[in-house]
Amino acid sequence: MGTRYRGTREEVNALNTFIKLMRAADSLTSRLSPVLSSTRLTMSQFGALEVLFHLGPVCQGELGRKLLRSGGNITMVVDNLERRGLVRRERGEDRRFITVQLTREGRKLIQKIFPKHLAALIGEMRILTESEQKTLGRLCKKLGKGLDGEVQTGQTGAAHPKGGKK
Amino acid sequence: MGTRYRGTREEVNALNTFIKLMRAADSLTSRLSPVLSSTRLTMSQFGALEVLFHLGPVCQGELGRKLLRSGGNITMVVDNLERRGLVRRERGEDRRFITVQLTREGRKLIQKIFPKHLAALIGEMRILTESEQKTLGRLCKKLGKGLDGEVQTGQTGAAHPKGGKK
DNA sequence: TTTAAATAGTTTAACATTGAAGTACTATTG
DNA sequence: CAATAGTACTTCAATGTTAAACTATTTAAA
Repeated sequence: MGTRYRGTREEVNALNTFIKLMRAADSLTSRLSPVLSSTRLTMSQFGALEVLFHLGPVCQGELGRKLLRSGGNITMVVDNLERRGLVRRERGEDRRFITVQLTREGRKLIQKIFPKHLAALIGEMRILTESEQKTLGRLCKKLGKGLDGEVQTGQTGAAHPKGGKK
Repeated sequence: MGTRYRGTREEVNALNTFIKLMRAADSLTSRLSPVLSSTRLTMSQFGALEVLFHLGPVCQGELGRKLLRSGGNITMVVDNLERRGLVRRERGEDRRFITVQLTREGRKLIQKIFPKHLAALIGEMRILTESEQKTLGRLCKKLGKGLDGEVQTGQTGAAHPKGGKK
């Protein structure tokens, strides 16, 4: 395992650690997705429902900040959720804002799915002891710094960068 | 930090660890992408060039296995790289296979970019000591198991799941 | 050998993503 | 109050992604 790259010890360490981190995130997400697929929810949609479920109604901008996604992306994800009748858009007093909230159906769905998702997650995490989990979390947090320092609720789904064009 | 979710200690631990892992992968990728963007390379394209650079010519299927991506996806990424003249497709003796290889231009580009990418990566990783990096790598590897057990070369770019439809 | 099964790539439909440009509304300020 | 700046969301173009259906080619079987 590890990189085949020949370089200084520091280079090899960085490369190996990075690859393993990415693979872990990747493979974990893959193994977690079947639970969601069964309800035709994508990770992004699940993440949005999760935020709305745990935080209550929020405007799209806030949703984007919680999920670390661009405004354009949120528009699309909310579009798709709205089309399925899982969330509702509502203009705020300040008519620039649009509050997104769960519909009864949306709430019912996330209430049904979240426990399953959590159970699957725990199943995966059990590979590590509690102490190892804490260590992993601490190291990841250090590495993930440089962020706005949010990270507080749910959002166990969604959270992947990409790299549009240019 | 952590989740606001109220549950058993095991649930909260799993949730927190998972979120931090995802955020770390996410934010690290974001901070690494500027180096690539400067050459108009996406993470996926960079990952493909990296594999070709370190392993030499391989068929598309192999590329997909190295990058953990679907065949359809590889077709598109290689299309885009070919369109820019960075790689070349060549039918094998068994005419079902298509060997992909770097063009002179592609090789020149990856040779120029890889060191910069590596330098940026090291810069990020320096937040952790060598020992911490090894620990992180070990824990991630445990969590990322269940895979085909490949993981050997380059591919410091690309490696994100998604969630197509259904 | 004709047929069936397996393998490698491509295509397509749907959704995700970003960044940039555009629209609507609010707040500032001269 | 009118011009300007700022904020929130939408639209657009380009790329990424997957799963499923399809094409071409090779291999195995009858």
